[in-house]
Amino acid sequence: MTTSTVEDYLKCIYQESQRSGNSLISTGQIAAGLKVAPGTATAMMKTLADSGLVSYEPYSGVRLTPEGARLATHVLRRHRVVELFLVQVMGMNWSEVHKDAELLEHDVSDRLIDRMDEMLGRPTVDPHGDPIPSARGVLKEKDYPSLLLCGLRAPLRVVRVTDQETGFLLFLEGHGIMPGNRIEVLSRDEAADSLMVRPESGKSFSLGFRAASKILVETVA
Amino acid sequence: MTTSTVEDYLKCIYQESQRSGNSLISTGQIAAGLKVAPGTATAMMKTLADSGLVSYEPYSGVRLTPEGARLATHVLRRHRVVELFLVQVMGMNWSEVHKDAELLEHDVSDRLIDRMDEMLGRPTVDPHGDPIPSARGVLKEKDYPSLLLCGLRAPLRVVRVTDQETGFLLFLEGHGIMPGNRIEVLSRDEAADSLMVRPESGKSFSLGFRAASKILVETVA
DNA sequence: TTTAATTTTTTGATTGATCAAAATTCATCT
DNA sequence: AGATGAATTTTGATCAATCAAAAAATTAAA
Repeated sequence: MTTSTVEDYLKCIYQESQRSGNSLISTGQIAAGLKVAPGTATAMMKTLADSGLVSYEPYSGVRLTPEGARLATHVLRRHRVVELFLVQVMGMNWSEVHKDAELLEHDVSDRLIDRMDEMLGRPTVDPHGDPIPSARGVLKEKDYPSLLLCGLRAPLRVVRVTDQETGFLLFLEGHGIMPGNRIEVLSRDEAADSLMVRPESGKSFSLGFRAASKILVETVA
Repeated sequence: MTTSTVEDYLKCIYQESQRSGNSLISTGQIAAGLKVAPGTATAMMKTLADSGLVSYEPYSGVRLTPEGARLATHVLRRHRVVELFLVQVMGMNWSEVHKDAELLEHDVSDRLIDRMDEMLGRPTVDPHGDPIPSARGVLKEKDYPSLLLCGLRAPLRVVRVTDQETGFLLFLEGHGIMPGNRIEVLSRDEAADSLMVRPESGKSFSLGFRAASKILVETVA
C-alpha cells in the first residue's frame, strides 16, 4: 500500500525529529534530507496528511501521527536488521552496507526480516550502534555523549557512530574506532576545533569537532 | 537507470520466448503474463523499443535485442540466486521463496548477489531446478522431457518444476516430488487426461496432464 | 470473399513523483 | 512600521505507469 517513496519520507521525518529533538519538522528540512525540491516536499506532506501519516500545518511543518511513526520505525527496523545481517552473515564491511540496506529496506518481507532477526539472535543494535526497533515498532534511543561532551582522559567505549558515509567509516576503522572498541580522549582544543583521541590499539590522532560529534561513547567502569 | 517495471517486462519477454520456443512475442502474451491491460503492454513496447531493448513490429510483436536479453538474464540470475539463498541459507521452503525473490531481484546489488553466489558455491540451478545464468548473462537451458513424454516404468530423477505456485509445490513436496528425488511413471491414460506416478518414498498417486507437464525429469542410469 | 471474431493499437484520463520558477508568507532588522 | 531576506507554497509542466473504451488491423469462419 505505502510506496517506497512514502517510506523514505516517513523515515526522514522520524530521524530528523530524533536528531533535532523536536517532533515538528519543516518541509525545508525534509527537502534537504531527501534532496528534493522544496515544492516536492510540500506536495508530499499534503498527501501524507491526507493519508493520516502526518499532521501538517502550512508554514509551520509536519509531525508524524502514531500511524506514521509506526511505519517509520518499521522501515528503520528493516534497514538496521538488514545492515547487521549483511555484516554478520554476508561478511560485508560495516562501512559499505548502508546503500544496500537503503534499497532492501523497502522490499524485504516481514517474514524474512524476522528470519534474519532470529539468525542474528534478536540483536538490539546494528553495526553502527544504531538501535533496532522491536517487531512491534518500539525504539528506545539511549542518550550517549559524543566525544565533545564525554570526560577527558577517562576510559571510554565507542557505542555508536551517527554517520553512514563509507569514507568516514573506513577512516574510523583504520584508526580503531568502531562500536565496541575502547578509546580515550586525551585533550580538546576549542580554538583549534579539534581534539586528540587515543584508541586502545593504535596511535592517537586528531579529530575535528564536527567528526567527533558523530562518535558516541559510554564511560567504562 | 532501468526501472523495476522495465525489468519485469524484459524478464517476461525472455521467459515467454523460452517457454514458447519463439523469440517473437505478442503484446497480448506480455499483457497476459504481467496482468496489465493490452494497451499498457503496447505502450511499454514502444518505450522499450526506443531504449533499444526490444525490436517492435506493430501487430506482430517484439523480440529482445542483445542488450534487452542481457538485462533479462541478469534479472533472472538475481531472482534465482536469491531464491536459492533463501532456501539454503535462510532455511525457507522452496514453495514460498518466489514472491520474496520477485521483490528482491530488482534491488539486490551485483556485489551482494556475487556474495550469495559465492556462499552457495557457484550453483547452477535454483530450488526449482531452473538454471541460473552466469554473471556474464549466459544461460544454458537443458531440454528435459516432462512426465508426459518420458519413458514409462523407468527410473527417473526430477530435475525441474516449471511452476512457482506455493500450493502446487507444497502438494508435490507432500508426495515426494522435488528436484533430485527419484520417481517412476507407472501409466498414462490419454482419455482420463491423467497418469500415475510412484515416488521412491511414498505412495503412488495420479496427476493430471497439465500438472504433469510441469515436472521435468531425466532418466537414471 | 465478405463477415464475424479476435487481437492490437489509439485515445483520453488518472495517479505518483518530480522540477523550475513565480507568488506568498513569515521573520528579522533597522 | 516598513523593507528586506529567507523559507514556504503555488503554479504549470513533465515522465513513468497504468486503465477503460473506442478504433483499426488481422485472422478465421462461413
